[in-house]
Amino acid sequence: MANLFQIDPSDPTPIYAKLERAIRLAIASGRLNAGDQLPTVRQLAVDLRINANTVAKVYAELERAGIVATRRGVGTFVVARRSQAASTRDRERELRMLEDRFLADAAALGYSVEEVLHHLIKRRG
Amino acid sequence: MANLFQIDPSDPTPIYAKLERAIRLAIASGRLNAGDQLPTVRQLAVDLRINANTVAKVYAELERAGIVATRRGVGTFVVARRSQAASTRDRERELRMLEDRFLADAAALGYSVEEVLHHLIKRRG
DNA sequence: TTCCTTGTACTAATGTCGTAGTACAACCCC
DNA sequence: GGGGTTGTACTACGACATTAGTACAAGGAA
Repeated sequence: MANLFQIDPSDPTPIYAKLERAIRLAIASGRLNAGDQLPTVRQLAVDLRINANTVAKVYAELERAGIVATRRGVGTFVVARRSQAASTRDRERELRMLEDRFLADAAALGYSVEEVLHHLIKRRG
Repeated sequence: MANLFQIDPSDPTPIYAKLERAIRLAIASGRLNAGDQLPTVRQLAVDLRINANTVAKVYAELERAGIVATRRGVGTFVVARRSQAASTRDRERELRMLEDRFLADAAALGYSVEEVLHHLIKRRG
């Protein structure tokens, strides 16, 4: 279960941010599905060698965002993807902006669009 | 000149880490070459709206790493070749981090990884 | 020599992060 | 009801990041 999420200790990003991102990606990539239970706060803290409060902070934030649902005494579960409140056009526009920035940043690293796509596809498989 | 480096305020990574990365990658990508002068500590601080000490910290670290050479009263100059500033592995890792952030942000909009890939492919042909 | 520019050094303050430890409420099972 | 598990809340602390402000040393130009 600990292999679901990894955080790179050499990455200077704050731990809570890395963990939140890892959990979001696990869900978006299908490794975690609606109804799946996340590791307990205490277990994940042990697995990742971090403090339980740090895990709890992330779980709380993900619950606030509607990504998970938590129940005391039971655990924390991935919720079904709800239909988004924002309209499809808004979301599509936002996605496009994200794409633009991503592709620009990758270009600044010297990667062409084709290289980026190839890298993403390879990574997903 | 300020367009040489950008740091994304929404990225939770510490500022000094983001700036160091940006400078290293600017060199690795060829946007900065050996002999080029970096912006002054004060100028870059103004451009990026951060404190000059934070810039100075990065410049000091880059000098310790042998990437730049600094002279008081004169300025800070690139001395490294592209491969010294950032290896291919560094660039790949950076791309992966960009991907992580991009995919997590898209997930926050409700898009799965598959959906994002399809959107990108369709968009770019 | 003087003046300006540049990097460096330093102090103090504030906020953020991560932690350890503890306790309690909610839940489940016997 | 009792025991175990789970998430939440809280305090206190140290480390770190960032800042503002200041001063000085080194360098260059006039």
